[in-house]
Amino acid sequence: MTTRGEMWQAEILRLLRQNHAPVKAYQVLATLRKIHGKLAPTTIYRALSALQERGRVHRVESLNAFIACQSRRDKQPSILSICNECGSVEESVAPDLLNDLSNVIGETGFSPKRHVVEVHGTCASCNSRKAQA
Amino acid sequence: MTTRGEMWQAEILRLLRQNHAPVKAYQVLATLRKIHGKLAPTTIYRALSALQERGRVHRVESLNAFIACQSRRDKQPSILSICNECGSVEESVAPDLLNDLSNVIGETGFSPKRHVVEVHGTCASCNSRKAQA
DNA sequence: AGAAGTAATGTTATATAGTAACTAAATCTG
DNA sequence: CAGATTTAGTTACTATATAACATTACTTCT
Ligand SMILES: [Zn+2]
Ligand SMILES: [Zn+2]
Ligand SMILES: [Zn+2]
Ligand SMILES: [Zn+2]
Repeated sequence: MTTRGEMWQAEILRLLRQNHAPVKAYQVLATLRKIHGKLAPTTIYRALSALQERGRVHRVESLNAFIACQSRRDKQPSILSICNECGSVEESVAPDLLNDLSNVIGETGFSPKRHVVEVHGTCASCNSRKAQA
Repeated sequence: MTTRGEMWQAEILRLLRQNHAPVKAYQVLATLRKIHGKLAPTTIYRALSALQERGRVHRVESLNAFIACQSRRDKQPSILSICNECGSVEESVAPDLLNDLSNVIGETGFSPKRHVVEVHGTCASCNSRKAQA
């Protein structure tokens, strides 16, 4: 039952899951080209869009990059913590917080549809590593 | 006492303030080229970076675009509400919320340095316009 | 003031990111 | 199967951003 393009999706998802850091579209492209030869950006972007719609992959807006969804529950809007030192990204789910957020900006009559919450900083392991030195 | 580049900054800031919607770097470039002739992207990007450091301009990460800061207090981290219909952007300040956010992701030992909070949806005026129809 | 050093700006070229428009193939419908 | 429709491949292009180097303007010291 796998339609044609789902193979790209599966392969890209596997690739993203191997990295804990976000991967750029053109990195994906380069990797897949090594295996499959000629391949157009369009193919990658289409697969990435489909993966996003299915909630398997998130786009990291502040990095123009992509990461595999780490949460179990699909399509749950998520919060990304991005380490500036090692590049790792952690995904957290905090419905209450996003709710508060919706309320705050809803005060002026704005109806939220999509939340982008990304926090840059230093992750726990980089923090402790730096505490050593 | 105005160094050369500060003129670009002033001019770009004026331009951004005329638009309530975010402006792309290359739109800025095109506009300034009409007035000043030949001009390189670098010039625009350098001025935009300086403006961001000074807290006069925010980059809208999810749009690759820029907007003049609408808040009085400089450098206050801000929340952007972006209307999908009309493109307008509203800036809100909610220190408590960002504090909560820091706490949530801080639970795992992450130290936040920079917050990106952008909400896409429909603004009040677009909502009421659509309620008519 | 003049020379030498430093920092800011200008210039050229290129890297990186993303999409439009069209073609070809597969799948569906009757 | 014929024809319509959706899906994927291909080509070419547009948009976004930065690197590397050249030039100019400021600073500092003599
Ligand atoms: Zn997720
Ligand atoms: Zn880290
Ligand atoms: Zn602001
Ligand atoms: Zn609107």
